[in-house]
Amino acid sequence: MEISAIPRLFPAFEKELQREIQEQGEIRFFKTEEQLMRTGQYFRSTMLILNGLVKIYREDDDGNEFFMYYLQPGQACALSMVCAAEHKRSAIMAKAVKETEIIAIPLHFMEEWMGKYKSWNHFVIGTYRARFEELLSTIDHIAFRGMDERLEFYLKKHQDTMGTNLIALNHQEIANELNSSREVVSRLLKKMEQFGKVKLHRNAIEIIQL
Amino acid sequence: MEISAIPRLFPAFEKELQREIQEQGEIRFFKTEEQLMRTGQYFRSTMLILNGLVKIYREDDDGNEFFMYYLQPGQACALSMVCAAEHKRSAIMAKAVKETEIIAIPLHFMEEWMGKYKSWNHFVIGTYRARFEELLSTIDHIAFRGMDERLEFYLKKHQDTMGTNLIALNHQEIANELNSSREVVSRLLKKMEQFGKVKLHRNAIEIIQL
DNA sequence: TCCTTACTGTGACCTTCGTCACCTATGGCA
DNA sequence: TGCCATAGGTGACGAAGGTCACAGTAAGGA
Repeated sequence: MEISAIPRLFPAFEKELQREIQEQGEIRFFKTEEQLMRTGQYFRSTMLILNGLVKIYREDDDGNEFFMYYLQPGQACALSMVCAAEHKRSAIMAKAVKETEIIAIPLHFMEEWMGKYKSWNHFVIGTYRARFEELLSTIDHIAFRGMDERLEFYLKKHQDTMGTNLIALNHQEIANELNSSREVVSRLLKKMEQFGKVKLHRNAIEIIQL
Repeated sequence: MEISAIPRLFPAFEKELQREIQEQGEIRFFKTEEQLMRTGQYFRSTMLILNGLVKIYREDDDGNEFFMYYLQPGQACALSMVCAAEHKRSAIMAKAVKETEIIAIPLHFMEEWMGKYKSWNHFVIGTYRARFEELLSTIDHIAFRGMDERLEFYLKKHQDTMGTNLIALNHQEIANELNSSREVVSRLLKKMEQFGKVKLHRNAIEIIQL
């Protein structure tokens, strides 16, 4: 996997940079539901996703997990860059949704490559940019929309990201990610079913028409 | 002003870069309440704040303005960088709070300097990083906190940024920025006054103890 | 000085959402 | 087949916050 994944996922990187990543990076595996990083943890490296799928959460003091966005293969965690560069604690939590493989780049390379490789520079900037827009969109939803719209958006996003109409989550799990409660999610889903938007199953929601 | 402001506000920039900024940048002035950029606008340049104070808002489709964060002299608008780089429309609105002076850098220099000046590179990355954290903190507040806490935080931020205990805003204006309503803000402020946290005046709020 | 206007205070009421209680349905397994 | 754990459904209720109506009050202009 190591041989082929880097050029395939990061085709814009110079050959030399691709080689350095393979040499200096450390491949790590995470099982489904395993945490890649925890709130409050210090970073020693930046992570590039090679395989699988990662979800990024913001946690409050009571341990509520608020889902913000997905990270897919070929993307990097902007926060690991933020924190790596400032030796600061993580403000977020990352969790593997599937079996996930990442490559961890020790943080001093991050800095070094910035001057050395133009493509790395672009990649870092591009990563910030993309995550920035995700955050803005997240703010929109919680600032201006009600739970009904947010739930629908959440399901849509899940559908697009996972590439399936069958969402294998129970109501409690969805409620947690939206920082709401199981009953509210159940009620809203029921309403959506009445409108023909979804079909409800045990432990799963089938998207009909959103 | 042009002569002294750049080295003073951006001391980390190489002399050569400081000179280029002065040569290539275009100084612009904005009056209080004037918009530096509007939602939906295209960018042709990145803006560095030289003087004054700027507030950044997210707008929804109905024209509600949700306040996100301040930009002070020596800072840059991360979004102007995001959009400049992708020739995309602005997703935010920026408004001058005081008489404000900025220097606009045509976007092709942004790219050029990235390879040419290490300090420019650092500045851009640092700008993203700082704004990223502001957004995360904004998300925290609207996701996990009630209006009472958010109002208090808003006042505190205003106090720190403006450096005064007297906040010259009426309740309606505050409500708009928090995406709430005048009555709610009035009620909460009254409660804060009873707790001795503030003293209410016409068109102004005096911070006593937050 | 008086009048108009904008700002503020407050009670009544509604909607949304969170919480509690309790019930039903489903599926695995002894 | 029956038991039980887990998921889902639903009514009742309360809190937060948005909306409406209206009253009081200060400030600035005529």
